[in-house]
Amino acid sequence: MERFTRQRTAIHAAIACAERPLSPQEVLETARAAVDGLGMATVYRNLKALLEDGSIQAVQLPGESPRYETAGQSHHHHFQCTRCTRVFDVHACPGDLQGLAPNGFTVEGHELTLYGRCADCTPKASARSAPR
Amino acid sequence: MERFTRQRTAIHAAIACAERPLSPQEVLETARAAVDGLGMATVYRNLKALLEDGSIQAVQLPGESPRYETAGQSHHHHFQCTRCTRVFDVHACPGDLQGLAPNGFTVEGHELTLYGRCADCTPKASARSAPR
DNA sequence: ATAGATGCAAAGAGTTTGCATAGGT
DNA sequence: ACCTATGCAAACTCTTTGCATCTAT
Repeated sequence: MERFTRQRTAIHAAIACAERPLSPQEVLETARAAVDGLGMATVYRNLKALLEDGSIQAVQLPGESPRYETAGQSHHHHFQCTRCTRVFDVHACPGDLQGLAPNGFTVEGHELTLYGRCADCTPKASARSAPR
Repeated sequence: MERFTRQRTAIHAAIACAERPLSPQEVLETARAAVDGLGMATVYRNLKALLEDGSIQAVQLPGESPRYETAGQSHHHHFQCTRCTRVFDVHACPGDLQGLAPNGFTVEGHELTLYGRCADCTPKASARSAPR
């Protein structure tokens, strides 16, 4: 990660500009708009480099392949809408969960995913076409 | 899912007897103790059948391939050891998390994964050979 | 000019599927 | 005997790696 290439710039920009975590495939599609002929291998190599670099971070949801978002955000969780499947950031946190672990176990961290209806997909919300 | 075969019995027993969720590979290894020559394809086919049957359920941890445990257990969460990577059940639960979601969002469920050291891998624990 | 970065294609890892055969019922 | 389930191997999907070429510095 020593040179600035059009590919690297486009890949980083794709993630930085998205308002939600993107899959490698989505990154490829978005970045290809800026760099024609961009290859998937380059996307993966840069995702890895940007991760190590600390510029982006992986969002791992249960049963989902990883998505990527810009790093530097404070500790947060995610909410996945059961209707539109979009993922949103949740900045609240239940806090220390050591008390939940079995005796003898040491809790160092946690991942929390909330499921339900986002504001757009909540039934009583004002009618609005379903986003994907 | 209409016949009782040695393979199906062994696969179901492996999951039922384990006190933690097992990966397909672990299921294969365990069930092979009972059925020599058991193939991975059979494990996958039976996992799928048992899932549809409702006998077992998938445990999806962030960034991990699925593991399986017997179904019908009450709501619970999981703990993954950062050293031995094994997964354990956590029967405690932080409870209602509606308060964490953004305004206008409706929480219907949640997934929680704790990370840390299991009893075997906690440093201060009485010396014990490291399990894998 | 030099060495890191890219693109393509091949290689891996994990899971699924096709097909002939074994084995429950 | 019939027909589902199995085992093997090939197919698939997603991700990583080898290698010749390109390009930022």
